[in-house]
Amino acid sequence: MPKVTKEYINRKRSEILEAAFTVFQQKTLYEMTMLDVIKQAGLSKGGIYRYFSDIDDVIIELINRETQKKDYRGRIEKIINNNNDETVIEELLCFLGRYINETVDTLGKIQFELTVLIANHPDKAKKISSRLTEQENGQYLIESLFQMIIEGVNKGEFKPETSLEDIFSYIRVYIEGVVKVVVLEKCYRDGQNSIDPEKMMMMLSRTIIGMLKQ
Amino acid sequence: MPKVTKEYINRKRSEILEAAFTVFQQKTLYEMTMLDVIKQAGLSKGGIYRYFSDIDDVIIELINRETQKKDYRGRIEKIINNNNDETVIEELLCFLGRYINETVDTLGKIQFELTVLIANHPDKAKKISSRLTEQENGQYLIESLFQMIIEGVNKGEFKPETSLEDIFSYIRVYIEGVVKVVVLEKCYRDGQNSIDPEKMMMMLSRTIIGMLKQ
Amino acid sequence: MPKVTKEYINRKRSEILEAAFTVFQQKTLYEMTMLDVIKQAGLSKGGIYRYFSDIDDVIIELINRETQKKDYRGRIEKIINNNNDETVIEELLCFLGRYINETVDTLGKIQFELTVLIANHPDKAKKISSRLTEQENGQYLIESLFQMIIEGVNKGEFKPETSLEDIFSYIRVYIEGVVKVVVLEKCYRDGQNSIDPEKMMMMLSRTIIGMLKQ
Amino acid sequence: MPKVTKEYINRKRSEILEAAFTVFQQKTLYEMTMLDVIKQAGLSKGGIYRYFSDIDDVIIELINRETQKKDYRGRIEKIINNNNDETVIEELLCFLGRYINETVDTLGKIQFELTVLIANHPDKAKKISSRLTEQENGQYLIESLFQMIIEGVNKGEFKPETSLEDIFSYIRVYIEGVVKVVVLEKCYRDGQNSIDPEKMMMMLSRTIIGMLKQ
DNA sequence: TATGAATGAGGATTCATTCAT
DNA sequence: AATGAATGAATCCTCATTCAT
Repeated sequence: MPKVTKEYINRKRSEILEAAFTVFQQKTLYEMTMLDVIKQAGLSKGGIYRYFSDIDDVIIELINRETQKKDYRGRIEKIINNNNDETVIEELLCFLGRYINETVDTLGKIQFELTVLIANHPDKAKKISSRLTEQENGQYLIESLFQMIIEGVNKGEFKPETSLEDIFSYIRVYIEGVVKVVVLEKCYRDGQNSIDPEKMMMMLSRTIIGMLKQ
Repeated sequence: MPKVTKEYINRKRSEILEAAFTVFQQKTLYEMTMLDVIKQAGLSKGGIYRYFSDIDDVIIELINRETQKKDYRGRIEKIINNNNDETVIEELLCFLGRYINETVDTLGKIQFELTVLIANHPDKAKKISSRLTEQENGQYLIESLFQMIIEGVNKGEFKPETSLEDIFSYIRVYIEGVVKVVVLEKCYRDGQNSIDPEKMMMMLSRTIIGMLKQ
Repeated sequence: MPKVTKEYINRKRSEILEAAFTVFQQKTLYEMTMLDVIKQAGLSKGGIYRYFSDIDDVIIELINRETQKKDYRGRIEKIINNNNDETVIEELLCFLGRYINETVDTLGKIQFELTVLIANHPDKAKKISSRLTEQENGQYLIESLFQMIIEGVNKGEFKPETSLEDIFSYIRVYIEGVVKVVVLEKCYRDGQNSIDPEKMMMMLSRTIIGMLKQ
Repeated sequence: MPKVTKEYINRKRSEILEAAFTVFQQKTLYEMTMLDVIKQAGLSKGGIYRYFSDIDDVIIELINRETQKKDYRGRIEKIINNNNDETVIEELLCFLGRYINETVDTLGKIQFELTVLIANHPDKAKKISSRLTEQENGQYLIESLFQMIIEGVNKGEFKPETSLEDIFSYIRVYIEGVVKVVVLEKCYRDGQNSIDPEKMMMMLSRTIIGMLKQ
């Protein structure tokens, strides 16, 4: 029988991830080194390798943990259920704005830097993506939103002139832009908040409804 | 080799930048090392230091060169002069779409990674920014666009209900999003072109005109 | 290797210093490089940095070690206690002669080259000086000698016509000369011993006593 | 026929040596690099090699030039001729004191650093020594002094109890000490003149006469 | 299991010297 | 004769990772 319980291992992994998170607040994902984590965690140099095979492993788990931490799925579903097709778009995007605002330091920064990391290491990309356990709430929200719109169209409530595909692209692109700008402003520059994600999302909401309602 | 013409030096620098560019196509700006460039350029280890003092120097010149290569300023001005306030927005954004499409591989990737580089190294940021000679065409176009809109408002042709500040933020955010998504798709993934920047810009154009014209 | 005893570390450091010493016998203090020591010690390139942060660190410890190795302080004090004012000068200087003779290869060479190193690098000078733990025996002896002379004068046993300051300068200068000449002969030339430091010190002794006794 | 006159070559060499001298005032002999001299002289990198084969060559010529510049030989001879055996020792050493004082910045520094240079590179030692054209005045003075003493002994004016060999060693050692201390104080430290070479030589003079006269 | 010593690859940079022009 | 570009050896240093204990 193993001397060390599953519990022990999990606790240890958790401690290491906590340390990794601290490092992440001072460095970018792709600048983080094993040594950084080791030092922060107060581990021995070789010790970490029993829990994580390399820095990517640490990063993946870090992302998974942070993603799981904030589970807004319930709230998203509540919004969807409590609104009709007309107001749900506004409510969802408004919620997304708040969500971005709240999680920019963690998920926003992660998403942004993960993009960079993946972008430059196609080999790592697969490895990483395949091991992300949870869909990020934002992604979930967007998927839901798209679903709502499709249903609205099917029900005849929306009669967009533009193709849905293009509208979806529009939404995606805009949201990517908001996240990028907010991350840059909040995480890297000196906190000069020139952009309010909630307001930005409200504006998007109006545009989209305009597109759908004609 | 003896006294050598200015031309020779320039050619050599140019060759090195060419090599650096090749490296840049396989790595990020912040992953590029002197050694990468040396190897790619087929130089001796010490040789490069006659032309560039360090990797930042290489990067700066690389950016400047790529920026200068594509000078669309004349065309931007032509668009501005040949259009009335109504059509200029559409024309400019349409042109921006084409511009993004044409320059993602270089300027897009550079802009994207430079953001990251600067974001994470405030010390380098100053050094680099201060030596960038040209304003990037996209920035120039956007500034011009904003100027046109302000003039349109002053002339009473546009009567936006939303504040100009918010509209500008909307535009900026959207464009950032387009660039980001296109860069990711074209530069890092396997060329699956799901998004057409020109079409995306056309959509933005319609939205903006809607906001301004009420 | 795992957790290792303090002893192991000390032994390792000691081995490295031993290697550094071997290098020192073939090079000057200021010509010694990390690589020299690494090669001589049979270490891997990165390995040495666990024990010494840079070459200065090595040099400092080397000096401290060599200085501590030869602790004649007890013998110096015995000489002082077992002699009257008259004979102590002769005994001390005679001992200094022997001391110089015995330690030229190490302390003499070190002292000589340290002088050069410090003289030319005021920045390093502070760093190094501040970490030298022991006063070199020779310095200690000289200080003691001066003290004896001062006491002899106070007790009225010595009545020098020349000022003490000048006599001390005379002694200092002469000893510097002896060290220099002996170091040059023993360490750098092919061992042609034309000068015997003991005899030279005996001569100094007679001169000094002459100056003091009038 | 050569396009370039002997004169031209000499002038050029002279200019280079002038530059080397400037460098020497800021660095030690053994720290001087070809590049230092090249930069100071405003030469092209390869150009210097037509005039000097390497840095040692430069150094040797620099020393020769500086040695020749100060030719006190005449004055030394005048002292010898104008004094009897008794006063000549005092006069010569007194003059040596002044000489050291005057030339410490150049010849003193050179002598000191040459010692170090030679000391550590026995291979260079021969090469250098064999090419020094002039005996340095100090050496000449000392040789003359020894000659005077020998003659004085032969004439029966001096009756030393100590062997001449030892007395000569004593003198040599003392003078080496004075030069060393003065160079260190004047050239490397902040000019705190605690030692006056003339006074130190006067003291030596008295000692020596004491040894010879009994 | 844990430790941390050891390894060695990788990157930056400087400088003496050669040699084509 | 002069130039200065090119070379490559030498040095310093950091880090991920392995593995003996």
